[in-house]
Amino acid sequence: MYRIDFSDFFSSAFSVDCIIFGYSEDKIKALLIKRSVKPFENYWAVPGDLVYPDEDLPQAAERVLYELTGLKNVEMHQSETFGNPNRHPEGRVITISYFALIRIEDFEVKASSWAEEVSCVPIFDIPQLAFDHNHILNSTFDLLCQKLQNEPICFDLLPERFTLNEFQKLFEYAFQVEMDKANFRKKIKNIPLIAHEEKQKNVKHRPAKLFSFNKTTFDKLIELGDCRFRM
Amino acid sequence: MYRIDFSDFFSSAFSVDCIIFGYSEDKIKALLIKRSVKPFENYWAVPGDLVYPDEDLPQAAERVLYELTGLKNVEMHQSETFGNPNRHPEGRVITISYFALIRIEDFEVKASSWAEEVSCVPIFDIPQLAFDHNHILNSTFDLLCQKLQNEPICFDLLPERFTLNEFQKLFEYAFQVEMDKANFRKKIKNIPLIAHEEKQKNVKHRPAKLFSFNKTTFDKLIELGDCRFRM
DNA sequence: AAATATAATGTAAAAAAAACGATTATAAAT
DNA sequence: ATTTATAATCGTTTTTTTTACATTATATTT
Repeated sequence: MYRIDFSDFFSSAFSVDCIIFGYSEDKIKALLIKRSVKPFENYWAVPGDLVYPDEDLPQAAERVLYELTGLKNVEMHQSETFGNPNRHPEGRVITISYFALIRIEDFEVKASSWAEEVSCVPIFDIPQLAFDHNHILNSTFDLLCQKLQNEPICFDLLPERFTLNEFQKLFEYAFQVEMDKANFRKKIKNIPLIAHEEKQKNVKHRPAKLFSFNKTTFDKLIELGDCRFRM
Repeated sequence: MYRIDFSDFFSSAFSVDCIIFGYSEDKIKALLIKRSVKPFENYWAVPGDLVYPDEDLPQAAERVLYELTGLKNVEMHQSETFGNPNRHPEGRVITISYFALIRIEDFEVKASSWAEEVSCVPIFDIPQLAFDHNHILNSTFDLLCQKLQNEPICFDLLPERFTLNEFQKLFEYAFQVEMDKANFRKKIKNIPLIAHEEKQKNVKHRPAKLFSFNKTTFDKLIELGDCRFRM
């Protein structure tokens, strides 16, 4: 992939920033890259770059993410747009942020282009980032929490087969609360899950049953208006 | 206000579009303007225009709204960003949509600049609009409905003093459902309202009591975590 | 004074959510 | 075989929320 000079984008430009959320070790994490270029050289940042003049925005987000991290085929959702005239030290850049939810262990990320390093950092342990990326990331995490409550997107973060405990811990971490196990299970009993024979492995106690989300059935219920996702 | 040539904005440009929602006659309405310029001359559209090179986005939204409709001092909230390379027939224009909620009777709107006419149209009776404005408006109305369920923004649409019936009818219209009066009042009993001595006027039956939203108390309750707005 | 129209409140049953405690099951480690 | 750690489930009580329907109150109009 060829690099393009900043001045090619006239005096103002668009960029996209990609917030990639994952869930592992009972924590929600965001993917960060370490910048090897100015400005903010050696700062951690959210992957992002300029949009080509006739590229659609979601495509741009996917391309930029791929170029910097090797991540491919992730569905991007629009988050917020940040347009403060001073947000970028070298000119006016309006950035449209996108976010994606990935199953962290299904992907292999490798830093490339001007990303020197890639890392997934727990959302409550984010260091100081380049540009206004702390602000962008925080806003987008708020949006994620909103959506976790009203849409079944938690299953995009959980492994395809998950235990009910992993499920519960995801919400406990996102909202920083503790939940009662028995009551949690009562609460989710309307969400259609497929129970598998397969069990959790490599644990030194009784292994938990594995479940997966039955999207087909869920969509049918929604269609009929018989159900509404609320956590 | 001076007009600016399209070419001043290089080959790509930002615009803002302003969705103004109001509530009157038990209906949620959106403010539309009639275009007196090409493209889409004589089409109804949402007020919107290009952003100046070093203007902040919310400011741009306020300015554009004022120039076209005379509306001033309304708080703008960001909605979605639309960036399809073909959405504007004359070049690449990425548009950031903003919305505002107004008390319709508190404002006087008057068409100016290239807006030939201004009108508030019930959200379920919107005609075909210029550009992708039907799409923008529909998405933003969806966002409004989302927010109506999770934030106390209904009070920005209702008159400062409102009857409980007006309150109820707002939700009935937004979600196109009928609600039981007694049950509605139970549901809202945790929302801090100020009951006034003043009563509804000019009705040929028992006049209803007037209420207003007690934002101060509400904010305190939220701060303490004692309450959560949900409709 | 009666009719009307809607305001405002009440009651009771049903369903859902929350708080707790207790029991049984099953894998690995000892 | 016993211990351990957690899974999975059950049950009970209390509280809260939801739902459906009924009653009383108060202004204006006739």
